[in-house]
Amino acid sequence: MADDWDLHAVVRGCSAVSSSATTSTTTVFSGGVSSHTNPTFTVGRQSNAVSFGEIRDLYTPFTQESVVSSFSCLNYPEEPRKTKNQKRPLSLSASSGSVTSKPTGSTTSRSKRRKIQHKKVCHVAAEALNSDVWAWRKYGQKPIKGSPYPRGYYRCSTSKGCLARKQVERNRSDPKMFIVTYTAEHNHPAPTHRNSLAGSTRQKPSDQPMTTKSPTTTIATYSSSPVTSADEFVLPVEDLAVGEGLDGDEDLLSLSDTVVSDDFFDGLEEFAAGDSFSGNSAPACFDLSWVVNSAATTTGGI
DNA sequence: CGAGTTTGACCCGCGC
DNA sequence: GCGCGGGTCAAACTCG
Repeated sequence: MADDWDLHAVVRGCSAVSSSATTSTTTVFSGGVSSHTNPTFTVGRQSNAVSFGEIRDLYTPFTQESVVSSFSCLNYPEEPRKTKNQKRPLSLSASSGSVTSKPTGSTTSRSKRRKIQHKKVCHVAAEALNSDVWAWRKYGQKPIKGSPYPRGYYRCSTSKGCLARKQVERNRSDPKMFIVTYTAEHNHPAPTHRNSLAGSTRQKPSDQPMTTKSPTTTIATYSSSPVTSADEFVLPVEDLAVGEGLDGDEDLLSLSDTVVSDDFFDGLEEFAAGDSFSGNSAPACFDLSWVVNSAATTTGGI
């Protein structure tokens, strides 16, 4: 690999992200702006709860056009993926449609995948990438033509049948920013605790032979993420500056920057509707607890 | 031993 | 029809 910075850690981050995380999101749904906007749930309110505002900030972007700054996510139309051939059974060529099911369990097939995918593209700051309640498992990485940075491919490992996928690519024009593309949605609730699959990501020694880390800049690692090969997520110190001092509340901030399921949003909306932010009656439905818990789990390991 | 990462190969959509 | 480029798979490897 030409590049060294590794994406996976980026994806699965764990902590952090300060509210200052710069993220830009623009949501477009099938050529239109998604209507999934919840005015109530916008920035503005200074949450009472500790770092709640930050939490909100983190999630808000996904609720679409939130105000929060510049988090831009684009949704592309999608259709159910067709199943075509699944794995290249090395044996039978892709000729006939004799396909069997993919081992991965996903009904998705590679065919047409490119065309019909529902994607959500988000530009997030490196710091923002650190938060994610979902567990992502990297299944590939490829150098992208025209980009000095490789693109990492991740799929949700929380649930085996989950089709959620994520692609992380560093913004070529702004290395500090990452382009995260989400595909499909989680078909399961966000983990209250990171399951074994999620939290067992090992950490590789920084001198891992395979990955060559950025040679030039001083790099620091998001060691706060035991969950993933955090050390792979090397960032220039400057980037980390933001995360400095996060140790204290990183647990609380460990939120997901990934696509949040509708259920989740529903919960949020209810939550917001109840003016919960300003109040203190956090409805049980909105499992903020899992957010926190997962965060703790994430950062604290299993 | 289980789970995640790495990495090369394979497959397919798309543009020419 | 061909080639390119992107997305996915799975074997091999690493780590706890």
